[in-house]
Amino acid sequence: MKLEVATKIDSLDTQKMIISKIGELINFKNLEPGDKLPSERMLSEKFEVTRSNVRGAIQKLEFYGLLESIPQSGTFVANIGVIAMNGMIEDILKLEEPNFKSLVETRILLELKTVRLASLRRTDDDLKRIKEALDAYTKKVLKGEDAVQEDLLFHLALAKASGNSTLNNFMLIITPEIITNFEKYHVCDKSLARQGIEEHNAIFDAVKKQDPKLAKQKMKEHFNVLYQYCYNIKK
Amino acid sequence: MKLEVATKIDSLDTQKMIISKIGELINFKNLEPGDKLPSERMLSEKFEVTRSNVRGAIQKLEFYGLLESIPQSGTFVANIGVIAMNGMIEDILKLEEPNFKSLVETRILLELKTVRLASLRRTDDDLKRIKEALDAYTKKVLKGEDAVQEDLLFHLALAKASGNSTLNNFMLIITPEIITNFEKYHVCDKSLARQGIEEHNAIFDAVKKQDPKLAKQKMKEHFNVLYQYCYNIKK
DNA sequence: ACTTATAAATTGGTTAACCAGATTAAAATC
DNA sequence: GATTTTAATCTGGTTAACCAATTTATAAGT
Repeated sequence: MKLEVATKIDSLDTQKMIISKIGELINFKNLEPGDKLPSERMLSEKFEVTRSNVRGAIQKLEFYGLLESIPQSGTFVANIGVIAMNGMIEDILKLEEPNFKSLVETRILLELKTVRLASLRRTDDDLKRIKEALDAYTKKVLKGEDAVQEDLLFHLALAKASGNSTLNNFMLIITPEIITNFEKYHVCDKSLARQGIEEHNAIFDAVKKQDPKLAKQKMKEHFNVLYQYCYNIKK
Repeated sequence: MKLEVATKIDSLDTQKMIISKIGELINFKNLEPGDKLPSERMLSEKFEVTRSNVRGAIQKLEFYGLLESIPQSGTFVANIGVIAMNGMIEDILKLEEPNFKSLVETRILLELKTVRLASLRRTDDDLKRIKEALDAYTKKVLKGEDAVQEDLLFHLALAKASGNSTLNNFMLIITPEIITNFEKYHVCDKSLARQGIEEHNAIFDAVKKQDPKLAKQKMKEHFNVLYQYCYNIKK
């Protein structure tokens, strides 16, 4: 178990090293937007690493929109200048792992916005899906069972109804970590879940009525407990 | 050029198909959190695709926190139940590409929060970095040159100072797309840039004074033009 | 000299064989 | 019969050879 982690970290370190060197290369060779990077084979030789490692690093930079690989042609510098490239690579290398506090903090921010947008933009289809998620949650809680998953699915249904794909994507990214941390720290106990039903219903009604202000208000109240909790944990 | 795109889409479609089938498998076999998925080799045979494709699909589900691969051991279902798993896989498959409007909308939301947090949590080191970014921006604008990159780096410096790694990560994800779209739609012309100097200065002063309310207010004013623009574009 | 046709080299992507560690099954030992 | 040893198998990860499309270089044709 120890070794796996060690090798994974090793692999991450070499990836960071490669990303850093690619950054230097773009500087040194003064590669402008649209210019072609040296081939993966050359880079692997130059950096004395395997081509797989180079590909991994390029993929990461592709994810952050800094490079674009085109099959049988090459890897190209994205249409952002050298300065932004440098700054962003530096930031990416320094990026810390998300901790629970940052996750909850961000979730609350995202949800207050998504619920507002959802109440403005929801279609009848959206409303139907939200209702289904709400019913599933209510049913589970009334049976006295754990309903963390149904809880989050209700919130994801709202995110989808917001009509903002970026916000929706971000909600999807943080949700699993939220769930596991909730279960780890036992954030949601049964008594809170009963209260949750009423709060979810209030949110649903506001979205149904298409009242953004009320929806945001109800979401805020819903997060009240969580908010307190979030600002009391150490890390 | 046409073919590349076509093959990329094909590859994405098969990946979606695999993700969908993995979801069905988890349902059908009733795999609980922590259970082991069939091996990559078996899955590739069962789904009649290459192991690479299976690995790609698993990597995506790993990114969204639904699976975890452990070397020489297997791929395991994350510690979120079957219900959340189903809902999230469905959402991931339906996720649309981010459009400019959703990007700007999300950016404004994130920045109003990060600047508030930055003014509360910034260290002296953070302040120094923000100042450097501000100076670089000012210098470029006064020379009459394009300063979109320096502009965004100033904002990224604020995101870093927010002390919230999740928010910081999200800002990094959307920044390149923002830059390219800005240049595509010519959002920032020279006259706005001059005004931008004052606005950036006001934001910096508020962060320096550690005044979260003022910082948020100044950021809001800074986004005023962009805000109008964002809500006028079609898509 | 210029365009077209052809061939060689280069590219990112794919794949089948291989690797080291982990797991399981079988065998040996007491 | 229970415990330890050993061997065989299975795992995700890695790699070197291969692929098809592209790009560049060369040759041919006019």
